[in-house]
Amino acid sequence: MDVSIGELSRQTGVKVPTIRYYEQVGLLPAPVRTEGKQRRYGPGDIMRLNFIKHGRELGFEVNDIRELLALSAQPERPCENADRITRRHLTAVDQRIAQLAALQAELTRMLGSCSGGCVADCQILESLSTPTGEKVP
Amino acid sequence: MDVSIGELSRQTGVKVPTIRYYEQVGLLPAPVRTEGKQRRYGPGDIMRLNFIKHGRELGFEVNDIRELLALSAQPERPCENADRITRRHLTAVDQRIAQLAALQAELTRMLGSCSGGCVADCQILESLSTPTGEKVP
DNA sequence: CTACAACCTCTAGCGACTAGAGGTTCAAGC
DNA sequence: GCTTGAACCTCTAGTCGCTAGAGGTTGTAG
Repeated sequence: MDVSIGELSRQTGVKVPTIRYYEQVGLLPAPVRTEGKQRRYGPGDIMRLNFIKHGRELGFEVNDIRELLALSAQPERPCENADRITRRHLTAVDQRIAQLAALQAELTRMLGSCSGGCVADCQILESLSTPTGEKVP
Repeated sequence: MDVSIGELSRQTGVKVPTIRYYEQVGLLPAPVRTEGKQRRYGPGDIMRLNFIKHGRELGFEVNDIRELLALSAQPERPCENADRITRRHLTAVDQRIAQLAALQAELTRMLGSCSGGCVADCQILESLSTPTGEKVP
């Protein structure tokens, strides 16, 4: 029934030190221990860790995931908060994509304008010397 | 001719602590100092810092910028290395955009499928419980 | 000559892990 | 029952690119 941290790692694809880190920051509850102080996890922990993992894959911050976990523990309450968190995250993703697309365009332009000569004529290094872009946060 | 660190900050838009940080990590050379040990910068430093700033705006890592700076100091050499660094960076940007677009799609789908009921029925939290996505590095 | 903004160095913190040292425990084979 | 060694434990420190703060010194305007 109970599994070791290594087995939990295998079943979820989350690395052992990362699992311990999640416990440390309060995403995972402190599990029961053997007499020799080794961690033993049950099915609930596996589900919770899968939830966390998927949240991270979707780019949610640990704080968001903490909140989403708290929400899903209260099935009777309305889910508007989950919606709000997700919407906020999506907005951040949209903005990041727009920013990166701008970078992509400028980098492509720079590469296209470099004729492959010597450094003195290089348009790439020339471009870098003349600041015009936008901030990458 | 020589300016203080605050003036350099104003002229380039790079914050004072960031300028000191760039000196510490070797992007900027240690400048001359007044008798009272305050930094004084010349025109060359302003150009160099502009180069660094624009590189960062384009998302280059500090190590890449260090290399690009070294290259631009050797005008006689061919610029293939600058080309290579830029191409590699562009590839990373492309990949990041693709990843974020996938996240964008899934987040949008999740938001669309949430009917706004209570947590027990919430498709957002449901989606999070069933891992399928890809890793965000 | 005084006031005070701007400068100085040094240390620590952010987020989300990752790496390593140095020591202990579990489980399988004999 | 005993040995081996993989897996576990805690703790500290490092990653990246800054940013914030403490506590002290210098430059310059009035």
